[in-house]
Amino acid sequence: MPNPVSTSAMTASPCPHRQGVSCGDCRMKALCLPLALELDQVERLDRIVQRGRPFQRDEYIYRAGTEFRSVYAVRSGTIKTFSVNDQGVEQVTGFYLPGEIFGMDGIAHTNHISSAVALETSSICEIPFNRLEELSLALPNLQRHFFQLMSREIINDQRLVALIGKNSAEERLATLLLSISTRNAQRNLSEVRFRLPMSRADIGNYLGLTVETVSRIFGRFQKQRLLKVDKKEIEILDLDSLQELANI
Amino acid sequence: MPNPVSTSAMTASPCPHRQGVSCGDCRMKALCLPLALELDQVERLDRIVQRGRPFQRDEYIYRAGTEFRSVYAVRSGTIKTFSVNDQGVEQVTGFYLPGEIFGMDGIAHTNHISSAVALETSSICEIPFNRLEELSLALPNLQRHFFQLMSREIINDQRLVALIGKNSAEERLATLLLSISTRNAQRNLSEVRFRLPMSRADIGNYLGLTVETVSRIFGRFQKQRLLKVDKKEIEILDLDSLQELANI
DNA sequence: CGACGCGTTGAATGTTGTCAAACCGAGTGG
DNA sequence: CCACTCGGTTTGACAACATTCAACGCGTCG
Repeated sequence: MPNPVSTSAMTASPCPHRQGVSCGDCRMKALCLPLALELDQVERLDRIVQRGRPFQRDEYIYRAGTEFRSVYAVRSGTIKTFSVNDQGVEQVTGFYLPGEIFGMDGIAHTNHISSAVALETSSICEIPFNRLEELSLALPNLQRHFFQLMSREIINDQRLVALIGKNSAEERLATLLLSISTRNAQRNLSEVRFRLPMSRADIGNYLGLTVETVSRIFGRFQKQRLLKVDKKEIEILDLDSLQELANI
Repeated sequence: MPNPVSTSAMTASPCPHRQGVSCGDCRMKALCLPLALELDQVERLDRIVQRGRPFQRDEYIYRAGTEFRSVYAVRSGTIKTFSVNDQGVEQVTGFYLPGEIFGMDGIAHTNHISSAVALETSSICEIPFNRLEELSLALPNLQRHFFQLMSREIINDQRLVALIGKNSAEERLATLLLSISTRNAQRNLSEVRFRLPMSRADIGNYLGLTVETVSRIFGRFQKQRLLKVDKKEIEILDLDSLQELANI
């Protein structure tokens, strides 16, 4: 197999990056599509969705400064979004797993203000935004769905603000690990064993911490028998304690 | 005049909190309405907007846990939005000035997860969300406008994450002051003299700082002749240096 | 093999938080 | 009219957590 697929994504089904899967057949449809959408409505949405070949690690989905055309859904893999300020400092704004939508921050402007790269081999569904807008005028459920998706994005960002503004480094990392854990569980993957496709630097950047701090806390969590860490492979040994640490 | 109006809001026009002003006549329409909307379309929007009596200081516009029905536009005054986590810790999520829309984080759920209170006497336009949805199906410009408004909210939150995660206390406070300054300028108010209607605690909460730190930095800024601070009244003495501090 | 990216570890520094006390102005009641 | 309280703010001393700077280990790739 040419593509190094994350172990936690291993299933009996064929390659998770395969193309030609319609929305109706997609394993992730429950996550990114509105439940209320009728079959024929799903088909209409399906017709505007564009599915290309998978993106390889470090490939850009879109770049800051380029024209905004579409929002995107992750079919497989993991996407990192980030922006770079005037001084060239990068800010990671999100990690997106299969079934999640990204690129909605581009809607406000004609050009992207952030970029998106694949952290591992990833399949992406591109949804041209002007066609989505048109379709939303005809399908009230779809319009509502996108309002709700964007609202959820706002809530997520607000939670991140609270996390970074009020919590210690340990609490922040514990919370991120648990977020990925539960999102994995939603995807029928293990919630205690998974691979973190992003670097320590990305994690630190996202959480408002330095690489060194992230590394030290991984060490601490291991010493406390909360985690087993082998490079990017994570095993949560004590979910309860980790949740307590994250105030959940 | 029974309502203590903020000095910076003083104009020759009648009381800024007066009711009965339609969207078409509202001084803030350029800020909250889509420019592309035709006159008759503005009227249709106007018909669903509900304008009640002004809210007094500390009055709630909506409370976490109550049913989500509407989003809101500030006509006059200032609104603070915040959520409270399981441990009872408050997180201020935003300060909203005239012409700005708040409450969009409620769209994702049937009940509000955050609350909104008036920081001073404020007039609010309530926009019932289900009627807004209906109207958006008929007015493509309006649909687009709300997608863009929500996208802007996402961008704002991402910027706040970057500010709190990467910048020092001084940089954070300088950035907030400049944000309010420029937003005042957009409203034809002074960008160097204004009143901060929120407490030091609210400012610190919003910026991920303690009250003490906020107070100390106000002191430092005064000593450096960047600001003149008299309780809540702020005068920016050195806009350039402040912008440099905020990396702008 | 050596260079490089990435991650880990150590020691020192410093910014911000914590705790405590005092201040100030507004409002209240004697 | 004064003393009092109360919330919000300021100031100080100290501690702590995270950053900074530096070095090193490890695996990969040219």
